[in-house]
Amino acid sequence: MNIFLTYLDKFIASLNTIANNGDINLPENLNGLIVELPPKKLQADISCNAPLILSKINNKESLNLANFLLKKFQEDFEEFEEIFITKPGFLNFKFKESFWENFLFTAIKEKEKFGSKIDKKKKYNVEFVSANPTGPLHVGHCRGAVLGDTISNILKFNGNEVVREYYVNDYGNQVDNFTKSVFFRIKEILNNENFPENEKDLYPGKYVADIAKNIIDKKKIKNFQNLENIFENLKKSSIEESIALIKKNLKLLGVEHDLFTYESKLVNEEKVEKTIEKLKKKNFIYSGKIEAPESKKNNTHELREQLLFKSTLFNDDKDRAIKKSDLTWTYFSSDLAYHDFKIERGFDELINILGADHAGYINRITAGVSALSDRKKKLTCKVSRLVKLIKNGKPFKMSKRKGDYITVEDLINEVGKDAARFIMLSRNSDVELEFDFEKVKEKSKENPLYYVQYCHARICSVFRNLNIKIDSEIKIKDKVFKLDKYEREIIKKISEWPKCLAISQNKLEPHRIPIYLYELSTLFHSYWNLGKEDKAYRFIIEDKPGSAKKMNLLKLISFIIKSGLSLVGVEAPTKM
RNA sequence: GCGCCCUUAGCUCAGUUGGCUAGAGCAACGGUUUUCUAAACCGUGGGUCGGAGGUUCGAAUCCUUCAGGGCGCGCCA
Repeated sequence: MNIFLTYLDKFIASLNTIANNGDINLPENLNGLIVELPPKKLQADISCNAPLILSKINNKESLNLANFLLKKFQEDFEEFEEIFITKPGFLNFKFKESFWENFLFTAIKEKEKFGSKIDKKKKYNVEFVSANPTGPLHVGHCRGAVLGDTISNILKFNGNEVVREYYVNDYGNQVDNFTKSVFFRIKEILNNENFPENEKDLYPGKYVADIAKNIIDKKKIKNFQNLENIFENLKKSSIEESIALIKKNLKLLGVEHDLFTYESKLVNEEKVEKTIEKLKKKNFIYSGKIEAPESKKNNTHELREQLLFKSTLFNDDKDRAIKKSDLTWTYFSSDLAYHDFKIERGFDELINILGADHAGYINRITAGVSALSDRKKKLTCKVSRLVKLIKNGKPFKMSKRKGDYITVEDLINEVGKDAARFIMLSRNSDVELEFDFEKVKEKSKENPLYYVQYCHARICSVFRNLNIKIDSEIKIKDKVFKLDKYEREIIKKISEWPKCLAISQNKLEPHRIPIYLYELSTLFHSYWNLGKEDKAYRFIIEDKPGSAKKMNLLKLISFIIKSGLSLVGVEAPTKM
């Protein structure tokens, strides 16, 4: 139950009634109307800006209008203990205790499901990671991986259908170079031939030798004399090994995709031709020339006629090449085919999680989706910005030279899955993230993950001591339901949880969840410590549970933390 | 040269569709433990929201412009 949305609807209904009686005028739409949390100092639960929005069209001072609406709302609603006006013309509402009592007991029935909204179920495709199958994942891939995974979790939590997809770029130069690299490592192992370290475009990493060894051991290929003869087979095996490695890495992060789609498959099935043909029919393909970028100093650019896609019609800054000079497809054209394949599968929403270095690609591929779907489907791209690694207080630069390359495996071994995920997700993905190994490993308040988990563990300890199962019904009846200022603050915070989840989904911003959980935990820890000063604030009084109000508040907090952490992909320990 | 993103307290950052006196944590200083988990709590100080204009009843948020930082930019994927 999102009280902000509920009361937005209720106020709109009320305003409509008032308008129908001819007492006020309403504009065409009430888009600017909001119901939100008032500033802390105000001692109110929700506030509404109706008088400010409506003052112009009614030609009235907003404070006058506020006075008028205040009286109307007092007549229309009985759940408010108090309604008052603040400065330019806000209406502030304070709920009666009975409202919160009802809220608490309704919410508790939903358990971990509290906060999910299932209004319009949609079918989502979330494509993420999609790293080239040329080696294991490194730290840079992590952020996108946990971002995509968590966005998918949130969408599912809210009742949507989600397919998590990985696009394997197993076609083109890079996998060919990778295959060559594997070949040289095989020769190195079998014949003691040196790996050509200085040859450009090869993959020198140690893992390539491991892959080479696996391929030799599996004996699918018998004779490694001539690369040309075995190239296709070797490529297939090399990619298989890479993907196995990547899947293993993803598992360490707690990420599992539903579907791996291979670029080579689309190429082999002539899906690319078909897609380009489709675009030709729609008149989005033409033969033309594109300029090189200004900055390129060496003027080796050959201005030549080639097949282009009119992405400029859809907000891109230049048209994009469809075929290379050797007449094979560009990466972009097979990606168009891939997205056409997504469109054909009938998703309502397409989401791509891209790394920072691919941000420049967004316009052309969203243009492609618009063109292919006649603007009916929208592709939303979310960029995960760089992770700035800090080790021993200093920035740690990764380079592709072997040695100073941190893989997912290294990361998980060092800080663990939970800490890695929680910290990676605790910042807006639009912003560079500082990832300090020492801080992430710390087991104290310095580390927000432990702070939140500790909150859950503390609540569990209360129920453990009482010998009550945390999800069983509490059978106490309070004589009076009365919230003090601490409890009121907590329940208000709880009422923000559905809103937090809704925004996280709408804006694809999961970082709001760790931040919310941290804030909720802060309130809880303060509340807990009150019991040190004043025994009335204990949850266990003479071996018996305190009031139903208190016990249910605890339960609800623990449910939220548990479900919030599970969305983020992190354990909620019952004991620490 | 062009595009995208960022600039909020000493540091790391919150702050949906503009809203009321801009919020946390860390660091600094001072306190709390025979008591349900101190991996915790309480208190104190700290800000022209990068600069300048503009739109608005109202701007950290929108527009223009300048400065600083990051990431990209031909048929690599």
